[in-house]
Amino acid sequence: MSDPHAAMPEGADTRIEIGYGLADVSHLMRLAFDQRMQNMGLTTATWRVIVWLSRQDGQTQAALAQRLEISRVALGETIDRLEKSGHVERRADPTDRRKWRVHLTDLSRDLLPRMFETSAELQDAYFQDFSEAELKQLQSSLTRLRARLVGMQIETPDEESGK
Amino acid sequence: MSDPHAAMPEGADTRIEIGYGLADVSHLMRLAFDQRMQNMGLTTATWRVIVWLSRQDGQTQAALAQRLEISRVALGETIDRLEKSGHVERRADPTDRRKWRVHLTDLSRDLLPRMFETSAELQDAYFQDFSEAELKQLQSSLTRLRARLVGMQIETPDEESGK
DNA sequence: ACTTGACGATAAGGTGCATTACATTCACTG
DNA sequence: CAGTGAATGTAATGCACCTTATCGTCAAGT
Repeated sequence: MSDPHAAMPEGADTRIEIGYGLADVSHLMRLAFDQRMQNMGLTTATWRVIVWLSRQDGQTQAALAQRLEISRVALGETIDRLEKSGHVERRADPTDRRKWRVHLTDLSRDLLPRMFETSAELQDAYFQDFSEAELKQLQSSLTRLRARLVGMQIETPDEESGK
Repeated sequence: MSDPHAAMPEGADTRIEIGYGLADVSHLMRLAFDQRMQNMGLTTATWRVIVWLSRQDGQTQAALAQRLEISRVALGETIDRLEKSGHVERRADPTDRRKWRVHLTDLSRDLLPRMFETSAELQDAYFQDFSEAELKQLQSSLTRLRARLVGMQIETPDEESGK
């Protein structure tokens, strides 16, 4: 029992190695992009907000949190920092006093072109020796995996049926 | 203008979608495992430490931090919590008074079988409709991507030549 | 109008990570 | 053996994220 060679913890068959590979690759990709965004004063959390706002400005915090798949609390803190650094501003919703509408400032708008360029450059570098067929195949595998994972998700823990 | 369908930000060509897919899939996988580890009182950070220690008990904090690719500080904090919860214990190194050797307790050892079972079950579920060829192909793509990413890494920023 | 419940956001407290700065201790060199 | 530099771990601080608990506000139903 227990192979002495393993570089990965435990009986690493192909599937488990894929799990590690996935985590590793996506971590490295995020790291590479983050290092470049750092020069613009942005972090993972903040550039993600800016990118979504660039597609639809003036979203509410709740809507943004849902799109980014983080909690409203976490998003609220991120908006705090973005507001302090002058990248976004909160404006009251005229018809619902509970809501804040989040808007990009010119400071952020000026960053967008560089952000997209950087992204494109990195993607080019990553996949430069991948054939079109291989890319399609990879994308297809990921799509299927995602579909299965979403289907497997543990339902919001019991949610108090009665109550 | 601007496609109304887009679920992903910006002119998502295949390569960019792969980037998102990778991040998404690995995030969902980690989430699924974490939800199950939660019942044993473990988090991402803590179960990762336990898994590594299960392969080699009594490592130093610096060595563990390096394997886990996190900072020594972050690992130190995680060990603090693991020690408080009784999952590991620190023992002084007899020959080097700077070092702490980190050891699993019986509490952790008893958890290991369940951890590995859970992992195997999840992997089975994820890949149940993937052919062997498809798995190999996916693994190969990931391996190539990783190699390229590692090669592209920004060298530790300038490292203060003089000083 | 008046409750009731859902919704938007914040507060408080905890985990996980990073960087910078330090104190110890070790190991090497003159 | 002193002197320097590297290695090990901790302290302090900040960012990012989570859950739980509240507060204010809106929307319905009675």
